[in-house]
Amino acid sequence: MDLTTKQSKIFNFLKDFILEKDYPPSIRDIQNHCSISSTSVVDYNLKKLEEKGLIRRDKDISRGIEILGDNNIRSRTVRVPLLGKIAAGKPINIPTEGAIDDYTNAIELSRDQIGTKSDLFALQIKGNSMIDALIQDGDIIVLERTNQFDNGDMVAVWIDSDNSTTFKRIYKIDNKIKLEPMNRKMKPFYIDPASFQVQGRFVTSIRHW
Amino acid sequence: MDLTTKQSKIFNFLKDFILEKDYPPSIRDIQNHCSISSTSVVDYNLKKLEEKGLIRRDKDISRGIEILGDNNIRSRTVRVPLLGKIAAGKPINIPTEGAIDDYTNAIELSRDQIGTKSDLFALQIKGNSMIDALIQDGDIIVLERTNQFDNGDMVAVWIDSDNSTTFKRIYKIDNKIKLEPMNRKMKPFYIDPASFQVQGRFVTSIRHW
DNA sequence: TATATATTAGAACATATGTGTTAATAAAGA
DNA sequence: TCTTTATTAACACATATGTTCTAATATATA
Repeated sequence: MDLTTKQSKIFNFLKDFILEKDYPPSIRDIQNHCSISSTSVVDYNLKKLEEKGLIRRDKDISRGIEILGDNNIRSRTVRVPLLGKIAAGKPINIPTEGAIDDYTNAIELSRDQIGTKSDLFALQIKGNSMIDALIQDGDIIVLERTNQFDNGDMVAVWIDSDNSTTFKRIYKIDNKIKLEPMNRKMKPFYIDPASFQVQGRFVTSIRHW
Repeated sequence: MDLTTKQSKIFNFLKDFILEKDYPPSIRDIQNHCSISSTSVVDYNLKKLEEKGLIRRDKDISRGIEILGDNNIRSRTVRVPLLGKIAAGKPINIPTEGAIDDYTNAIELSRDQIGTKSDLFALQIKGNSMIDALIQDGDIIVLERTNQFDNGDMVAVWIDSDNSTTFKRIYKIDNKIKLEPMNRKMKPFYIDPASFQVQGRFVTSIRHW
């Protein structure tokens, strides 16, 4: 369900126009700025964009165009609490959701980068212990608070026996759990499925300039 | 400079309407929902709201009302044109600044991530040829358009003899320029300072979820 | 009170704007 | 190739919508 050149041109213009003016363009605005020959062509392509779920139109209402979904102009960024630094081996302390107040450090991410995920938190990496995951000193990783995981996910895991949380790549193999450090110098190890708890799953990483 | 009952009623309705519909109300929308007797009364009070600096109106434009003030949401993000994909060896085609229109694909980044830098563009990486720079397939790199560089910077360089642009790590050594691929399997090479041009400098990379 | 100013009311007008119709052209399949 | 579907083009039409004008009424001010 791809967009044609014309459609993405229109869609981008919609976003830009709304961003600048704070109200949507008329069909003739679109026509002129996107160099389209006829209003009916604009109408035609707007219908396509609506079919594809990118916009919503209100019939007979001038400028009655709304951009849907994550592209929503009015929620372009999400504040993600930056819970601290983590270093190799050092345990991570992940506060429960309620314990994060509005005054903790936070980074602000574009919705472009996190999709529809919610309940995120971030950690800054100290050292190069995750170099094999292409994460280096100073990078920030963003995690989604969840206890679900798929094989190969990078997750923050609470390990009962250690009484702490670390950041590992996780695999379920038969009825054992394999935890693999993201540094080939360190060996993977196996734990019992009953003795751990996933606290968060890797979403994205951010390299600082 | 207080608001009359009617004016604050209108102003609140404006905010509610826009929040719900994502486009501003028409004068008759305001008239009906605020139980106002005439469109001219709405117009009159909108003029007052404009005088008081709460809204901005665009003459002759339907629903051309913008609420002023804490719209700094807008400055929290920056749209960066996504100029295409680049693969190992393949030359990059970087349009001149003016040639990038507002409707090309774009990603949206938080100002947090790019600081005060301006004139940015982005490229999506195809393949793992930059693995040594911790950049993998699918990652997006953001470049700042400039022809300055410091030793060790990752830059997009135009090379006269190749008649193309590639992405390399750059060093000025004595009076030669060393260009180093970000993949240890490929060898660095040296060129004459007069035969190249830096087109952009690496700012940050974005890993897709 | 008298006068000026602010606000409301109703209506008409001009135009900004969404929609529909028909035909031409381009693109995709068979 | 022929046939079907998708897209473009130009135009006309209906109406959604901002604007303006005049008069009436309310509110403030001297």
